[in-house]
Amino acid sequence: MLFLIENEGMGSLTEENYIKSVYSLQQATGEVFVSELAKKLQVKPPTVNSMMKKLALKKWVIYAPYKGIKVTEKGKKEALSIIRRHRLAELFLVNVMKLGWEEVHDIAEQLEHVESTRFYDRIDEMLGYPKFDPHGEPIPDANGKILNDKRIPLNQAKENVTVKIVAVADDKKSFLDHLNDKGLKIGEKVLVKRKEAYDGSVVLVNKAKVELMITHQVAERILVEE
Amino acid sequence: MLFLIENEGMGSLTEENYIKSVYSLQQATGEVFVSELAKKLQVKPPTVNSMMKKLALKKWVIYAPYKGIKVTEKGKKEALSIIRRHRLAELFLVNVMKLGWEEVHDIAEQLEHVESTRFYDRIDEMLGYPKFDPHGEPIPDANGKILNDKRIPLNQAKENVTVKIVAVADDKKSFLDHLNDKGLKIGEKVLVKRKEAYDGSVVLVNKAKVELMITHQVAERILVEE
DNA sequence: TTAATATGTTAGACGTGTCTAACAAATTAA
DNA sequence: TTAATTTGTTAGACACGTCTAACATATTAA
Repeated sequence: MLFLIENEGMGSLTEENYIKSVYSLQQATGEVFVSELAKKLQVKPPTVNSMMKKLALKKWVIYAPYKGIKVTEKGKKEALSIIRRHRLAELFLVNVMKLGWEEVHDIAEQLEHVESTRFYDRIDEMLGYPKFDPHGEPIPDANGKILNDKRIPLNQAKENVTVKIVAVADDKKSFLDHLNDKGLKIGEKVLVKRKEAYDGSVVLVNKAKVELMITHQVAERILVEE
Repeated sequence: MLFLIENEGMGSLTEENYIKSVYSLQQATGEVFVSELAKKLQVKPPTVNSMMKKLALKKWVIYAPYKGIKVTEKGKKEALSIIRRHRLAELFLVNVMKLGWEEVHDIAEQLEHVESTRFYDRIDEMLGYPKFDPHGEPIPDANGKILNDKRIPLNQAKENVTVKIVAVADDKKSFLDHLNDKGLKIGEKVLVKRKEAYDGSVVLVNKAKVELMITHQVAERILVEE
C-alpha cells in the first residue's frame, strides 16, 4: 500500500526565505517581479524561476510564466509566521539582550528559522506580547493577525503631506536627545517638504515654520500618521 | 591570475555537526567508528564515509579507510567552539528564559549554529561567564580552553567506588527537595553500590550505611569526584 | 585456519538549490 | 510598427548531502 503524503506544513529553510520575500515585496510594491526577488535574495533570475515553479506546485504562491508572483492565502499565513518570529527575535535582542537595533537584523534572520513553539512563546511572554518591533513594524500574533495600523515610518510618508508623529521606534537616550534638539516630539505635526533620493534624508517644516533636515536613519524610526 | 583560496574558517552546518559528533564520541569512547557516528547522526554508514573523506581532505579529522576517526587539533578547536555555543545556549534558555532543562537541548542544537560573535558574547556576559551548563558539563571559554575538572555525573561513576558530591546541575526546588529527602547534600560521601543496566538507576550507600536508589535522571545531575 | 559474521567502502543514483549560456516574450524607442 | 532593449524562461551543469545495492576487509567462531 502506498500513501502519498502531502507535506502541508512549512517548507525548507530556503523555501521559507522565498515565501517571506515574496510576501514583503508584495506588501511594499504590490506586484512582485522575478528580477526584484532575485536581487533581494542575492540569487540569479533562473534560480527564482525554478523555485517559483516549485512553490506554485506546493500552493505557496500563484505564478504563471511572464506574469507576476503573488502569495496564496496559505503562503501569506506562512510568511506572517516567519515575520512574527523575526520581529519577536529582533525585539528580544534589543530589549532583553541589549544589543543595538542596528546589529540585530542579521541575527534575527537566523533565529527566525528556529523550530520551537516554546522558544517563541517564551520570548513573546517575556516581552509582554508586544505589538511592534524595534523598527516600529507590527508583529503578527500567533494566529497571523496583524494590527491594522496606519503608522508608517517617516521616510515612507509622501512629500507635501502633513503628518503627526505618533511613536518612535528607538528609545536610546542619544536618539531621543537628537529628536529633542530638532524639536520633534510625539503628538507634534510636521510637513514633509522633500525626500532626497540620493541619501534618503528628509526635509521637514515644523509647527514654527522652521525647515529642518533629518537623515534616513532617523526618519526610519519616527512613526507617523497622516 | 588564479588564487586558490583555502577556506580555513568553519564548514557548513552539516560539517559542523559531524565534527562536533566525532569529537564527543572521541571524548566518550576514545575511538570513533563509522557505524557509531552513523547512528548518532541518524544517517547511513556510506554517508559518514564520504563525509569523513571530505573532512579529512579539509584537515578537520584524521581518517584512513577501515581505521578509526579522530579530530585534528583544528577539528578539536572547531568542536569546542560549537560545544561552547551549545552549552551557553542551554544555560541561557534555562537561566534567562526559564525553560526546563529537559526541553532545551533541541533548541540549543539549533542556536549553536547561529553565526554571531556578538550574540554569544552577550549571552556569556549575561550569564556571568559560567563554567558549567545546566547538565553540569563544562563550557569551553572563547579560546576553546575547557576547565580540566574531575567532576563527573554520578551515573558515570564506577561501581564500588566512594565518591564525594561536589555540585548539582539543577537548582529547581523540586529537585533539591528530592535530594534532601534522600539525605544527599553537597560535601557528602556516598558509595556507588550498583548501576542497573536496564534503566540506568543507581544504588548508593550513604554515610549512615543506608542503601538508597536514585533514578538515572537524578544521577545525571549530581556531580561527584572520587 | 578457514568459514561465518560484522563492519566498512565503492559505485551510482537522486533531490535541492544554485549557476551559465542560449533563447523567448514583453516593453520601449525610432 | 518594426527594431532595440529589457526582462523572463529553458536547458543543462554542478556541489552538497543523502540513499541503496554490491563488494571488500576485519573480526569471531568452528
